[in-house]
Amino acid sequence: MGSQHEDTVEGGDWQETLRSEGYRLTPQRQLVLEAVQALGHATPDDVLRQVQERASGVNASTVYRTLDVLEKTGLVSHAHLGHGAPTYHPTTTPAHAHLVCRSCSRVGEIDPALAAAFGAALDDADGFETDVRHLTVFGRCASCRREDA
Amino acid sequence: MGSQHEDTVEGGDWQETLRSEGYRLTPQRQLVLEAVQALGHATPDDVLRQVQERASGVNASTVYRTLDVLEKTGLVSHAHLGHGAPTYHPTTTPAHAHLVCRSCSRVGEIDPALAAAFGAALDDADGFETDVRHLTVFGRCASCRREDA
DNA sequence: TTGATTGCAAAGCCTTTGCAGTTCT
DNA sequence: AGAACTGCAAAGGCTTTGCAATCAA
Repeated sequence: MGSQHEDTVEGGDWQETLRSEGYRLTPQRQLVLEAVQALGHATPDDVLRQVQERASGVNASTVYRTLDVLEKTGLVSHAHLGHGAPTYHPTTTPAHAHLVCRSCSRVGEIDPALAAAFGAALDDADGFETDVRHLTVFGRCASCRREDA
Repeated sequence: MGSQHEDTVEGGDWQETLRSEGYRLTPQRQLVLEAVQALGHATPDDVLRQVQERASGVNASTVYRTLDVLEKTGLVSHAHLGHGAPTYHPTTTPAHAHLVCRSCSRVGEIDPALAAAFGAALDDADGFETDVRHLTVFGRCASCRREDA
């Protein structure tokens, strides 16, 4: 199981996590991480706006670069839930994959047990280690199927 | 099972497929479709270059618009195999999902039975109909896992 | 001190759009 | 003839990059 990092990361240790991988602690990094944790599902632009409310003048490039750093250190992950920008998620919550309905655009979460079983099957078949947090399944949800033509 | 269209489309019927949905037959559409079928896995830019070799002066916008039309009519599908442009695939081959290794960037195909089982499980659990052709799983392949630290 | 990090502005990649002219039916 | 389609050029969304100034360690 697992990826390069633990499945979930404990609350207060982000400072140590960054330091241990040779990154510096900056106010911007703290703000971006807190924004992702507060928002749950956030695009870089969402993060930027959230951060601007608390501190004026954090730059968009810094948000992009910081999200990369946070992802490399396993503090956040991202997935592609639609055509536009990716969404970033805190890794403090249990790993889950996403379900996106193309008709109504609603986003759901896949039962972690189901996703894990699929990952295990891929491991058995191909020796492949799946990044569950990044996994997004597109299709049609139950309610849209009901009201179809 | 299945999506809005048949799982695979028979070779010569693309003309009828387009016409029956109210689209016109144009030389550009034929060229683009043939390019996708010849290339197997092709970005819009790949298609553009392939088409330029056979006929000068097909425009990039036309390639984008045509790929949309071909996808709406079920003649091609697309998936996201990396950070850049999507790749388009003919639907004349059996539906399969993709596997992408983040370390070596190699792309593989998932055993259709495995993908189908996952889709069936999502249908059971959530009534969700999965678009298998669009499904891409990111992670680490067996050989990269072996040579890790 | 000094290398990592930031802000800023510019460039980049991929894609979409408006519109006039052309082509399929 | 008339609606659909194409080419062209411009604009658009999202992201990356180069560089000088700044800041954490």
